[in-house]
Amino acid sequence: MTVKPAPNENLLTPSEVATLFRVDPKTVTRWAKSGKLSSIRTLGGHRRYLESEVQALLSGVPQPRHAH
Amino acid sequence: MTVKPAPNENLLTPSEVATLFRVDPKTVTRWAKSGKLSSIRTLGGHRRYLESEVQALLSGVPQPRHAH
DNA sequence: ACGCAATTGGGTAATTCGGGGC
DNA sequence: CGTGTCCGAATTACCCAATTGC
Repeated sequence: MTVKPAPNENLLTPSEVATLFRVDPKTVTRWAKSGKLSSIRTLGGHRRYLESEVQALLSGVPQPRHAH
Repeated sequence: MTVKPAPNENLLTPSEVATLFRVDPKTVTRWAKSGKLSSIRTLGGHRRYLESEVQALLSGVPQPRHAH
């Protein structure tokens, strides 16, 4: 059987991420804008976030960041 | 090597596309109506979408647009 | 021919976007 | 510097009944 790289990533809406972090959805948008959080865009421009990334951040797992 | 456009393309149903973008199937229909997403029609009027186009859009790759 | 999930269409709430200011 | 809030405009989600797919 083929080893599938799981192209199917669960996505979260801005409000869902905001609820998880207990912040305003606008704040989540700022995180995305500043590159702290990666995001997918709908064809209408609305953002969707990777559940795995959000979960990792919630778990306190440091995300890969640019060495500075 | 030549870049060959695949003649027979895998087709996705509205709900499948909706799941990939984390939106409502009706929203995908709206994208098709507005020309943001190309679609094939069944003989009964139901829409089918090109998997390659959907994947490209998910990847953030801008689709080739018709020059006018 | 029948059943059932999915899709279609319209209409109306709820979110989200972007910018600006505190 | 980061966050919450206000605003208008745009996008998306949920409601219905009828049609289509398999």
